[in-house]
Amino acid sequence: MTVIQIKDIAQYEGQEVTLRGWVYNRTDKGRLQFIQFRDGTGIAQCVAFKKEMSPEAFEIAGKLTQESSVIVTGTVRKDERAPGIPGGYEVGLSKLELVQMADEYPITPKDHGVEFLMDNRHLWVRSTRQWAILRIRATIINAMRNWLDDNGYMLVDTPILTPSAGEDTTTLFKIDYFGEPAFLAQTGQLYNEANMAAFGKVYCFGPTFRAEKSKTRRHLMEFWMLEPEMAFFSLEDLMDMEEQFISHVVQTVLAKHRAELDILERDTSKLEKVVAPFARISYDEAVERLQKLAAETEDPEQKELLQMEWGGDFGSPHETAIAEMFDQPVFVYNYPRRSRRFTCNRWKAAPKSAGAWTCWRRRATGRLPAAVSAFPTRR
RNA sequence: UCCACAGUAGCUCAAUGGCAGAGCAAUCGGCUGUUAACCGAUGGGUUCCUGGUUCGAGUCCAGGCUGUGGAGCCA
Repeated sequence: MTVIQIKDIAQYEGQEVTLRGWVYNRTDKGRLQFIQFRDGTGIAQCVAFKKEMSPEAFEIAGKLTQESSVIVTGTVRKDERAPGIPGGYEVGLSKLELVQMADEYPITPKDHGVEFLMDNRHLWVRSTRQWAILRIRATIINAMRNWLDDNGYMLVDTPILTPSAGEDTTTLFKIDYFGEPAFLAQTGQLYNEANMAAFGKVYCFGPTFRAEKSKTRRHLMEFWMLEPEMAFFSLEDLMDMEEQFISHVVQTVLAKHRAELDILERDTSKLEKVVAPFARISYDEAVERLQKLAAETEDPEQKELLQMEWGGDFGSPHETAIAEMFDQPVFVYNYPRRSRRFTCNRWKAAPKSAGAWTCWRRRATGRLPAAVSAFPTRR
């Protein structure tokens, strides 16, 4: 008895194998049962035919509910009709051992609302879409760390319990530290500015917290943030580094996760264009482009949203509009100093610049998405 | 914090102010190639909460709660 993983099913054509997993869906055809079976690595169709099994095992096969756990044994055969991930192969069952019959599993292979799904998050992670998202998330984290480790950056973890704010712009989560106030970290920046002077190029990657009841797709109270800090880096060095880094992450995901991106129905042609160098425009040019766009826009509501004076900061509609002007991510650099409230080094090549930059890309409607926990905190 | 929309069966949603409904899920029956199978049957309700208008409220009004989308703040 060879226990295999579904992702490797093609290697076992003609062989008898054992699969251990859960029933994803089942189609009852009387003397024939099609069981969509998942084991965490993929989904394979198992076919139970009455004449090829013991009467007891076939009776169980006909009663399996969604997400019941089962150990099955059968012969792998190639069949174009077989759905699954990877698909194209199915298992003709000879044995079936029930581990646990699932009772009243709430999530069906149909549409559900987000509220309901979040209430059942512990089960939602079993569905294909969440499966794909979390697998890609793991690769993104791996690729980010690999690139930094391979390019001379050293990981230094920074504290999660901190005595004060790192950036004074956002609200901190206050906690009781043996009678003294302490806060959940909102950034590792201050610690790694110190570590940077010891090691040259460092980064931290961990959970950060913002006690804001904000309500946009760019805000979360708890998220994982990667923060590199580098000594003697110019603004151009920063943009060079960031575009190399992002390109590596995106291209790694494309190379490893075609099946998952397919499940997510993602247009990969957009991701394929995420290759350094990215577009770069100055703050001045961004403002000019927005003013031109606002002048040409017919829709009065959109026209109002796109209004932009030099010296102001960009709002969500501005970010989206600029990002949509380019096929690739775009840097906006040389912000006016007065538009940035947090600490930025003055950039000598542009006296009025704060040396700040942001990188925006299409689709995510704004800044690059941060990594999120598998069980995101909601307000 | 502001604006808009929503809350009805386990889920997704219907229902001119006039008998509370469908599909899926569950249970039972049928079928050897299903792809969210199909066909037949059965069970399933504090219509978010409180109050009001009305002969009569899921539906109209007031307040509240919860959620979704957008804005602001911000990363």
